[in-house]
Amino acid sequence: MAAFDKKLIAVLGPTASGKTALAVALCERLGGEAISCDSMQIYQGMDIATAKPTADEMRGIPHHLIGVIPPAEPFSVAKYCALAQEAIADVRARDRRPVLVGGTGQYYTALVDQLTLLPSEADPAYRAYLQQRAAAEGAQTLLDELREIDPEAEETIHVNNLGRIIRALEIYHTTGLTKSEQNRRSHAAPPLPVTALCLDARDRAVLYDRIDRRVDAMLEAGLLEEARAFLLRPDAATAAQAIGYKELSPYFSGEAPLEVCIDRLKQQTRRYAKRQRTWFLRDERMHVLYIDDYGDAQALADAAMEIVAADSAAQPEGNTENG
RNA sequence: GGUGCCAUAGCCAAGUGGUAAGGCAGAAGUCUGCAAAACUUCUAUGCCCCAGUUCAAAUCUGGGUGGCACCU
Repeated sequence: MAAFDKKLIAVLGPTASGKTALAVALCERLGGEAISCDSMQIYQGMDIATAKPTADEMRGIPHHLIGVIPPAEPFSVAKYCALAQEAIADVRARDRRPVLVGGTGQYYTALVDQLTLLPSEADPAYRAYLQQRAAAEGAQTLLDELREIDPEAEETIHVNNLGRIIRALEIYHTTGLTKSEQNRRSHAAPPLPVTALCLDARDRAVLYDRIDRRVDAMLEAGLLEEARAFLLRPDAATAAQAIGYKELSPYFSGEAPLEVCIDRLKQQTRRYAKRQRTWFLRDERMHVLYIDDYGDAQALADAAMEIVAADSAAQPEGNTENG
């Protein structure tokens, strides 16, 4: 029962839906600590663009996995899962409740479903070789080769998605296992017990309006300066994909007026939010909380608490915890 | 007031007699090591309006409306 009280809670949802505030509220009420599930907040710096929670917003609640990786370092799901598992265990060891917060669906799913990921790192040389062949012979040739070794995977990958084709071939090349076989084996461990909350808006305009206002706030907070500095560094691999810098680049180079870049930034953020919804909402374990159903943060947190309590009550002790 | 040019989706835009390209935006999705990424699918019964010519009109003719340019 004591272990069960430490059941993982996850606060998920599209960007600007209010995840940080809700997670902090839950931590305050339940004696929890926040563990970020965000592929960009994990990097050092980039504070404004990735909307990292400020000290003010954290209200004294410890937050893990924010700003812990240098932007120059290539990062991946597997690395995230390792860090997150460690953080969860650490929080529990101190008798606190782990509250996962973030919007990176791939990281969330891999962590919670406890996917057994491959031990091997990416093989840059082999990737470069395939990349070069794709350029010379066309992606279709590679896809045809994939069909020979893994027809199952070939069916699910589109020719235009070269990255996936290469990864599937790489898996076979480095492990001798097909991607399909590897995927089957990845479900060896049972999913982590979790109370998953997904924030969303019934009226999409509500969410999009919050996104617009957040971008405006970022600009006021000094996004331009942060972006200008970030764009000067050529070494950021994964981090360079963050929304917030590349959209401003045409402004710095004089190719487009600032207003155009800002509109573009807002637009890209809206599209990102849409993809996040698609990812989270298809998960049947998700409890959806519509932010436009509640008058204030207090009411929203109350509703979330009810779900957490109900989820605990519905679950008999002893059949869930993994540690 | 006159003359000329133009009018195709929310935006840009191709199409000069044979049954509406493409891009952007939007929507719906995919996702097992770059995921704030990458990728897929869908999206004009109709081309400013009216009349006419024709088997057939976004395409040709006349008129109207609106915009732009130049002239007075």
